[in-house]
Amino acid sequence: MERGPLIRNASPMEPEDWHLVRSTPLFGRIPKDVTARLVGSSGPRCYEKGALLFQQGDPADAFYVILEGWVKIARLTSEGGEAVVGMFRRGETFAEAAMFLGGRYPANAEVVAPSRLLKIDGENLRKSIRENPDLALCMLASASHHLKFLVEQIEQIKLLSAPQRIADFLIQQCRTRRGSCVVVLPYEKALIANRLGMKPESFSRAIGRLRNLGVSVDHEYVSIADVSTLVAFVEKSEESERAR
Amino acid sequence: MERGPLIRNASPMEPEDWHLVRSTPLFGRIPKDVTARLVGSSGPRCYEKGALLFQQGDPADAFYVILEGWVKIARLTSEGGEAVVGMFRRGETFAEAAMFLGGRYPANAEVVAPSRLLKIDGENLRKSIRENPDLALCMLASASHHLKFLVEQIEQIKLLSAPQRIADFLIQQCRTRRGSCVVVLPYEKALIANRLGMKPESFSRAIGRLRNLGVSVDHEYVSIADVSTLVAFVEKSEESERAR
DNA sequence: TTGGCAATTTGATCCGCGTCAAAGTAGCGT
DNA sequence: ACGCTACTTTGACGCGGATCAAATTGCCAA
Repeated sequence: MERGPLIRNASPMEPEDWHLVRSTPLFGRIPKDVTARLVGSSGPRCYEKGALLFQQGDPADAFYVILEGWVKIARLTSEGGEAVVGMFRRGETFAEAAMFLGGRYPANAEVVAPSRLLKIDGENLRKSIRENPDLALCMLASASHHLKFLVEQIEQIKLLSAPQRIADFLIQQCRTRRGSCVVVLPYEKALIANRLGMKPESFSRAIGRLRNLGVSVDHEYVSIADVSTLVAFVEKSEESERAR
Repeated sequence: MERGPLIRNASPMEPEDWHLVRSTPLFGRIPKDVTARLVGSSGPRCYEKGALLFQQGDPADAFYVILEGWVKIARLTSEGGEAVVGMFRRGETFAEAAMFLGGRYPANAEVVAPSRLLKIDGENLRKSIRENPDLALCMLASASHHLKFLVEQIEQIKLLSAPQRIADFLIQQCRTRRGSCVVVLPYEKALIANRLGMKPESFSRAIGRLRNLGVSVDHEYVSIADVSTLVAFVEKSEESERAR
């Protein structure tokens, strides 16, 4: 079913893999033996950058847990336009919602960094839910999480300027909400740009305009003089004048 | 808990109400007695336009079925900006996913037309899920449905122009995909505009530019000469020149 | 080191949409 | 019919981000 090149099959689950799986909202409160049954016989698989996990229109018969790497979810239009709908990383699950539609994936999934993924079979899962309904409650919580994320993303695109969206993104990357901080951009700038709903050129210019808010960029390292300045900048659109 | 003015409380469930409830994806495949238990003792309630069902940040302890009317889901920012995130109508359910966030609603819910709503208690629901796991599968499917919708909305805002978004909206309103058609705008134009991520002025101008694609507007009635023309217009952004 | 390639930056220009303002309209109660 | 109000439309104008193009940088392999 996989289309992309596959580096290695069926490596065994390491202890830290189990730990990671149990840290996801989906499996966090599920008994370990149930989780093990869901993962099933097929272990994690390795993929290299560029691998396509599924394409929009494919039957949605599984979802994934990322043990390592990055996966991009995007929709393609007939003219070749692409809209990145989500970026998922180590410790996150994706496509679990699509699976329950009983139908087809609404978007493409592409590996954008060397990754190790766990594939969870849908039929298997449905059977397990009938045996352990609490599993369903955890999964519902997970779906809600994504829903909230999407709602926030819509809000962002609709009412924040490009520099504000970048500032918001940076804030999310660093743990703290005040003081200085250096964040490492998690993936290519063009990808971040797309995810924030803008072109790479606009991203470059916009992050440049954050300089007088104490943001300086050196390749993938972004140092922030005071995170609270950025927070204030995102909150109040009037302050956007300061960035000019 | 309701903030808005309430016209009438606890009217009885009519037979057609039951039919409507059972037509929702959530309750469609659920045994009738389970549904009845969920609906519980509290019957439908009537609300008038402007009533607030809940606000973002409120504890999410219930979701709703719309028996009649329209409900707007929107996020507010600190400066008073508003982003409409969803519009729900007769026969639809909303906030069922948010309920599982383990806490709070991520957005506001406002009645925008005289409505009759069924409120489903969250605690009650969780209990029922444990008894009937198939209910969970239905809810997961339903949540997924909303997720897909939001994903599509993000795509729309990101890569469609204002006239294209309106065209897409009109296509969704009429059943057919080709031939002529007259659609009745379901609610105020300003609301549609917000839902499509634009200002009322832009909506007015943009729908005007669809005239040479065979779209004419008379108050809330929009007649479309050939729906397939609009479909083509949304598909190919190159054709946007034709609308100028 | 050199050449080539991909990612990023910078510059110039264009156009869509937002903003502000004003002029229609329809609906509605008096 | 009148005037009030809310909604919609139209106009003028400016800004933000897209687009096209070219320069720059970093990276890797020959």
